[in-house]
Amino acid sequence: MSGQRATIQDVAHQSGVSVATVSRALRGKENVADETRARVIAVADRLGYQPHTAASWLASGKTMTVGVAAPYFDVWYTGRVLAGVEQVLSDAGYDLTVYAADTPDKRDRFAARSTSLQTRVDGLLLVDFSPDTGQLARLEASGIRIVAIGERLEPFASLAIDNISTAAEAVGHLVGLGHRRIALFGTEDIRTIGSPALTDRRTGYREALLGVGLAADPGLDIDCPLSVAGGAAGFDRFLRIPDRPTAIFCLSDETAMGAMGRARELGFSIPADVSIIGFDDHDLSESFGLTTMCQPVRQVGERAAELLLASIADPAAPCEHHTVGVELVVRRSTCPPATSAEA
Amino acid sequence: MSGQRATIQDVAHQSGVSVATVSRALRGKENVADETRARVIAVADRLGYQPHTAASWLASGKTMTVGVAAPYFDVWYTGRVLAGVEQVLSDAGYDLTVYAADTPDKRDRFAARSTSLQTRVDGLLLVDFSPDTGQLARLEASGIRIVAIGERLEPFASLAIDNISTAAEAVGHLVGLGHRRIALFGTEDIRTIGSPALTDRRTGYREALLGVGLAADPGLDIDCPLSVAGGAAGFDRFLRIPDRPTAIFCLSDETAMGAMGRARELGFSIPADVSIIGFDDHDLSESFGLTTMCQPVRQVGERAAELLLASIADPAAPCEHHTVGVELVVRRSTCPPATSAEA
DNA sequence: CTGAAAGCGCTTACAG
DNA sequence: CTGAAAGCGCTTACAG
Repeated sequence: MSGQRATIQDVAHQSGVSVATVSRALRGKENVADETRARVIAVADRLGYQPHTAASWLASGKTMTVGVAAPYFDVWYTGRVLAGVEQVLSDAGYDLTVYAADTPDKRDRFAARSTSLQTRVDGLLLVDFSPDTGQLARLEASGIRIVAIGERLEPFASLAIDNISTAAEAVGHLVGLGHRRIALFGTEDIRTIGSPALTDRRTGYREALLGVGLAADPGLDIDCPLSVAGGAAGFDRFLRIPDRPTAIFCLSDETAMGAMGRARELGFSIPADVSIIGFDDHDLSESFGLTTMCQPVRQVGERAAELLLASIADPAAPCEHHTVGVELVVRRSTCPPATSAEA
Repeated sequence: MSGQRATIQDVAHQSGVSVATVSRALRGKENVADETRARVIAVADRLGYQPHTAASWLASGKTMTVGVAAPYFDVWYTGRVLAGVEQVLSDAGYDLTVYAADTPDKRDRFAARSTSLQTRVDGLLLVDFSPDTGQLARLEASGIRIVAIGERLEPFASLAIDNISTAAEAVGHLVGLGHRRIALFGTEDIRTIGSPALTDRRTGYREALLGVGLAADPGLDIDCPLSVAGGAAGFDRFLRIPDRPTAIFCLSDETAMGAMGRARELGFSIPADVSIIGFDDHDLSESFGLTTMCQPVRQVGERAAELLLASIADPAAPCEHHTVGVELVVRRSTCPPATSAEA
C-alpha cells in the first residue's frame, strides 16, 4: 500500500532465497521444494508483489499479448469478432491490444511498425486488412505470427466465409422468388478501397444473375457507404432508378436496415413494394424481419484466436485457409414481386 | 529482412557513435549535431531498426499504452466508446489494450492485477466498472492514473450522464403525452449486478411518476436483460400484465428495438397500441423510428481519453466529475394513449 | 555535442 | 533443489 512497488529482490530477501528461486517458485516451475515455494508465495502475497511487465517481457521474450488490427470498432461486425477473440485469449491468459486500421494511412503506419510490434505482441490478428504488396512484405519480414480474418492471405493462416457463393445464394433466393431487376446497395468501399470481401460479394451477385441469363446492369448499383445512414441515403437514390427494381441486395445488414427504415418512413411497405435481403444476420435483423445470410461472426473470432494460439505454441503449425459456413435465414422482408405471374 | 532484428548496438556501430547518441538522435532529443542525427537516422532506416518495446518500457518507465476495461465489446455502447477513445489515443501516439470486465469474477481478477498493470499501462479507463470496496482499494493502491466512464468514482476523474434526470425526462415525455401506466423494461442487471447507472435510471422513472402523483407499481417492472433478445422476451411478458400499460420505457435502445420488433411480429402497431421510448440513440434507432434520449457516446469516449491524457501529462491535474448532456429525440414510437381524452 | 556506465527488473542456462 | 551471473536492449543522469 505504501509508495514503492515490491520487486523480486524484496521477495528474495524476505524469503531468504535468491531471486532465481523466487522466479521459479512464483511461476510454478519445477525443481522447487514445496516448503520453499509456499514460503515464497506467502511473502509475495504479503508484499503484494507482481512482476514488472517490461522486465518479464525483456527477459523472457514473451509478451502474453496479442494484437488485433481491425477497421472501426463501432461497427457491429468488428465488435462481435472482438468479443469472440477476447474470450478465447483471456481464457488462455493473453492480453489484447487493438489497432484501428480503418484508413489506408493507418494501415500503412501499422505495417511500418511491424518490427517493433514483433517485440510488443506474440501474434497478430488481421481483420479485413487487405494489405497491399508493400504492407504485406513488411508484415512478412517482421516474423510475427499472423492469422487473417475475412480473407485468404498467404503465407498466413486465414479464416473467411466464401463471399462469392454466399452472395450468389442471397441473390439466388430473390431470383427464385421471381425477381429479375435487383439493385445492389453498398458498393462504395469497392470503389474507394477495393475491399476484396465486398468485391467478391458483387461478383456473386453478378454470377447469380448470369446463372439465369441476366447481365448485371451497372445502373442498379447504389454506390453508398456500408452503414445504416448509407442504406437510408441509398434508398432515396434507388427511388430515382427508371423502371424501378423489385428487390434489393444489400452488402450488409446495417445497410439493409437503413434502407428499410427509410422506406417505411416514406410510406413504402416491405416486402410488398420491394423485397430486401441483407448480409450478416445482425442482432437486430430478427427484429426488423430482415431476410439475410447468417455468418457466425463471433465464432469466427474465436476460431481465429485459437488458430493464432496454436501457431504461437507451435511455430510449425500449418498455415491453411479455413472456410466458414453461412446460411440463408428467411424472414419477412422478401416475397415474390408484385408483378410476378406466380405469387 | 534477414533473420535477426537490428539492435541499437548495430545502429551505433554502423554509425560510428555510441548507443546513447543513437537513442537521443532517434527520439528527437536535443543536443545532437544535425549531421550526426541525419547519419544515425539513415543507418537506422537501412537496418530497419525499431526499438525493442520491452527494453524501452523498462528503461523509461513509460509504456505509451492505455488500458480500457469495459463490459462486453459487442454491445453498441462499448463499441462507440472504444471508437472515440481509440481515435484520441492513437492521435497522441498511444496504444490501447482492452480488458473485458463483464462478470464480477473478471472484474475481480482485473483489480487483483493492478500492481502489475501499473507497469503495463500508463493509465486506465474504466467503463461502467462499478468496483466494490475491495476492488476500489486495489485500484487506488496501484497508483495508476484512472478515469471512470459512466459513473462518478472518487477519488478518480470521471465522466457520465445524469441518469436520474435523463430517465425522468424520458418518462416525463410519456407522462406529458397523457400516459399514466408506464412499464419499465430491462431491470435484470439492477437485480443481478446492481448496476448503478441502471438503478439511477429506474430512480428517475419513479421520480417522474411521483412528480405527477403516481406511485411506481412494481408489477410494471419487466425484469429482462438489456438486449434485443431481452426486449423481445420482455414484450411477451408485458402482454400478460393485467390492465395493460399504454407505454413502455426501455432502459436501452436495444431493448426497445427488441420489444418493437416482437410487437410488430405479433401484429401490434407502435405507437397506436403502445408507445415505446428508449435510452441511448443507437445507430438504428432512427430507422426504427424510436423516440429516445440521445447521449453522445463517442464524444464521451473522446473526452475521457483526453482527461486521461491530461492526467498522465500532469499528475497534479484535478480529479473532477464531469456531467455530459443528453437530449430527447422524438420520433414515431410515441404518441398520446388511445384512451386519453386529449389527442 | 558525445560517450562510458549504471540501472531498469526480470529469466535462464550453468554449476553445484 | 538452489544460487551466482550473464544477459535481455534500451534510457538517463553524469562527465567531459
